Amino acid sequence: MSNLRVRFAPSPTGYLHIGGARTALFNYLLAKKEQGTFVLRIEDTDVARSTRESVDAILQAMDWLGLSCDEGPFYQSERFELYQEKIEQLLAEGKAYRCTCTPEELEEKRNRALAEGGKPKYDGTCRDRAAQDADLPHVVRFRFPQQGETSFNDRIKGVIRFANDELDDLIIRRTDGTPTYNFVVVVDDATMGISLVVRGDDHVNNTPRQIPMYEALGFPVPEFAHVPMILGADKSRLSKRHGATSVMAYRDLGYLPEAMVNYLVRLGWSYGDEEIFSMDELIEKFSLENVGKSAGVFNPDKLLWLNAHYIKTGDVGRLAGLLRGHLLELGIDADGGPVLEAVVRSLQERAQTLVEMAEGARFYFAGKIEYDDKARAKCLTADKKEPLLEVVRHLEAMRECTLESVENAFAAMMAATGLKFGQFGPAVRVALTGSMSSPSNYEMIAILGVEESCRRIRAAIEVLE
RNA sequence: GCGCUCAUCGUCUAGCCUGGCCUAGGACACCGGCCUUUCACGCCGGCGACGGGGGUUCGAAUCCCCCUGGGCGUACCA
Repeated sequence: MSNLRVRFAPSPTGYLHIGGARTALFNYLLAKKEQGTFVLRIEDTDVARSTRESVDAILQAMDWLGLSCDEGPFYQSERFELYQEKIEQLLAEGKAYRCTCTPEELEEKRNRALAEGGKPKYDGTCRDRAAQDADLPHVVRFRFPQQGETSFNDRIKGVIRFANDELDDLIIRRTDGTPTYNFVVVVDDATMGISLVVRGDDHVNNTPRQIPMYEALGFPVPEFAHVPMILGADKSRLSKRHGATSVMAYRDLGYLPEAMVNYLVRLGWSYGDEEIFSMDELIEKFSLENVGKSAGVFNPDKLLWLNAHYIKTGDVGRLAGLLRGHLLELGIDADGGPVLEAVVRSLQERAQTLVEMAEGARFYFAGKIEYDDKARAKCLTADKKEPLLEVVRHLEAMRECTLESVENAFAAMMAATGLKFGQFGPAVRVALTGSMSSPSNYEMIAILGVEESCRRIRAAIEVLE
């Protein structure tokens, strides 16, 4: 075990999205690589917006991606006592103060400052007033240093400095008594012993507000690594209108978790020219040094390509299990049909997602083939009757039905009759599947079996035009 | 507005720190060809970028400055 302690701290106000998943992944990889500890913390201080469903969705998504935590999940909503204690401590030490300005007054001051070209920060009305009556409605503000500067050496972005007079005394406890994000994140990261905070770029600006609080509380300041944002195709922040942003939506779309992990890690990180990484390789090769500084655009095409790669190379048994679920979604019960593993093998190289595979597998389980109009008109013509009957004859003469025996049967038929593939092949394909594109005839027949294959061919003969 | 930050093919990126090996490499997408019993897979090839302007230097994608553009923040959200 090393001393490295990292954490992923999502707020449960929705599903785990692409950006959050990547942050979680980076943290996970770092922890595994250094044999450190990966802590999961649920940031639910905003009681109104946090939901149990979101927590479950996030946990489920992390589980799907294989990002197991070593500690947690911890819930901030269960730690209010600790936060209260720390706030009282700051109050007692004069490092925080009660403020009775109303939201309306603040809003008004902000607007005025902005209109006059000034900074919309808190003007410090209550800062220097004598201690405010604790019985009056009030918030608690952290007394932020107004001189000097706050800086930190970001592990990804390098040194970042802020002039302290840019920041104001932020609210750490609301009127309703609940603590706010910027404060609890400090208390939690400190008390949970987090040594490296890896989080989204959007928190860079929060960092200089948090550092003085670590110091005021007497905590050591952790290291920070801010990972760049993920943008949509138009370079604006990734959102629903750019397509699915929920990680779990991709599972339902037929994506494999390893494809998602592989895609996510390469968005912002690279390792020479390598594109394909297993989780184990990532644990070995991932490092913050190779994380880029600039925001990246989410590219669904590349994710799709990776998914196709993992489907092509995936374990057939596992894929069959997953395919079963997707077939069910299409109303197809795989039981009683052809061996699913064989079905997967025949479709592995032609499906980019499991949903595509399920759709491509439809014909295997169809009782009655629905012919594509064009395919039927082109391939199921009257002159195919004799060739198709020959096919049936030769297939039924086989002793066993394997890929090899089917191939031999066709070879024998062609030798005996002089028929060329074009005279029966396309027709067989349409008879078997209803369409002009499919796995190879031989393979399909081997999978469907002689009886079913011949039944389909005979049915096609009935409808020749 | 102000603050922080980023900037290589359409996209993800290598190269940048330690200038010359860069007529800028790889991947996705796209286009063409090959393979082929269809569709795919695969293979081969093509298209395609250092945002602009100033410097520094014998030499800059690489160093410096300015401009422009993008992102983030500026909440009693996280």
